[in-house]
Amino acid sequence: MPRPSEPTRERIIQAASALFYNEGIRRVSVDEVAARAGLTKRTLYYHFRSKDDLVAAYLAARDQPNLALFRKWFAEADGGLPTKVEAIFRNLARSARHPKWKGCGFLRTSAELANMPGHPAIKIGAAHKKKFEDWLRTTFAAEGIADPLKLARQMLLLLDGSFAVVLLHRDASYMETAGEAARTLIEIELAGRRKRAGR
Amino acid sequence: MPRPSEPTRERIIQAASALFYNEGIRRVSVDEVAARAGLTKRTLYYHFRSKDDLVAAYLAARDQPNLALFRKWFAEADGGLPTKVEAIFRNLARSARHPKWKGCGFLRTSAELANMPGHPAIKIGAAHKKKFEDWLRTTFAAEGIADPLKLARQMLLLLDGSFAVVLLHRDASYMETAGEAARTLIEIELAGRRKRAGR
DNA sequence: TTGTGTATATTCACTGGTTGGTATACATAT
DNA sequence: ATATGTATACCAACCAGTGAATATACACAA
Repeated sequence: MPRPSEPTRERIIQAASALFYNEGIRRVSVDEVAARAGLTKRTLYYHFRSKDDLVAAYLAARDQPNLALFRKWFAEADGGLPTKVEAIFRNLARSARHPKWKGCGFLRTSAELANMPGHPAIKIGAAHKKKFEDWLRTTFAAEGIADPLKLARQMLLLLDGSFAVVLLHRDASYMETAGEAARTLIEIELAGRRKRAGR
Repeated sequence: MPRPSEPTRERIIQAASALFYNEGIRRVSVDEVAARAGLTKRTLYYHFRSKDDLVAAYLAARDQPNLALFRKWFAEADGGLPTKVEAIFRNLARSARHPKWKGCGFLRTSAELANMPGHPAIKIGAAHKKKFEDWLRTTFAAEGIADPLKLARQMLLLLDGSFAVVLLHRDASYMETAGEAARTLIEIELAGRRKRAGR
């Protein structure tokens, strides 16, 4: 049975994702991941050098799909910029109401591994959030926002804040409150743009 | 040596605080806590029924001091409401620049124990954040803000968002961005109040 | 003052189970 | 025959929690 290889690696990551996200990194043993993937620990260690590598791979696999989802929610929403950003929070609220939802895997991992600042998984999480911020900044800049970086970071703060608060209180309505705050902040900036354009 | 008792319990909590906050909950063993407190694990288990209880006690001990600090920063700041709230974020940024800073203990614990929704430590964390929200809501209400709860929650979202983002990126400047956003949102609400008062 | 009982506080030694990681051998495809 | 992939069995360390014994302080009685 030596053939699978690439699919095997993928299967391991899928098993790791489900377990790490649902139970936490340190709570889940390598044996458990291997068992869920339907193979032995030794095989897993053939495909990944260490548990740390596996954790990093788990987050790396979530990077693009996650960003794509945000872009999709943004693109599909009708209306102006504030409405399109607010749509992200609204869709997120819907996700967060699912019982299996347990916050943002990137943030939870960085919280759990906060004592290992250089951990590869934390780097991947930081890069992920930076990509999201960059996407927002570019989008805002295209709309003529005066300080697109500031606004993008404010959105990021509201987004990650809602991840944290909703996880703690198990009350997804905070996500809609965050969306409303995001809308308000964007409208302020848009008003500033209009004012400058009118001179 | 049977006398200490209360001081002993306190010493255990202090040892647990340092270890749990710096290394994480599941990373730290009960033996380590006991060793740091200068006693045997068995003695620790005389004062606390389980590790879960100890974790809860660790957070409970941080509840009041933490809130008191926020109130102090708010009270000591000169200026109007927006400035006083912004002062909280400014002071937090200063704390976050210390190398030993590792985010909000309440949020990190809730992230690490997200797979145990009923865990006593999570309840304490939720209560802590609720107290903070209540304090802000009361403060805003006394200033005549029209929707003090909404504004308080927006502040909470920015605060916890900055905890999460700063922990991930190790860049405390996000905290000042959050303070600026907080100021903006408060000023909007104050403008609304003035408008209504002018009728 | 001295002896004694008792609740409180603490220690030593232990258990049953888990953990990340590995040495070695074996199977398959080319 | 060689590189790739998988399995069995194992290790040394660690971990939450416990059983049994013991030490101390203090209340009370003689």
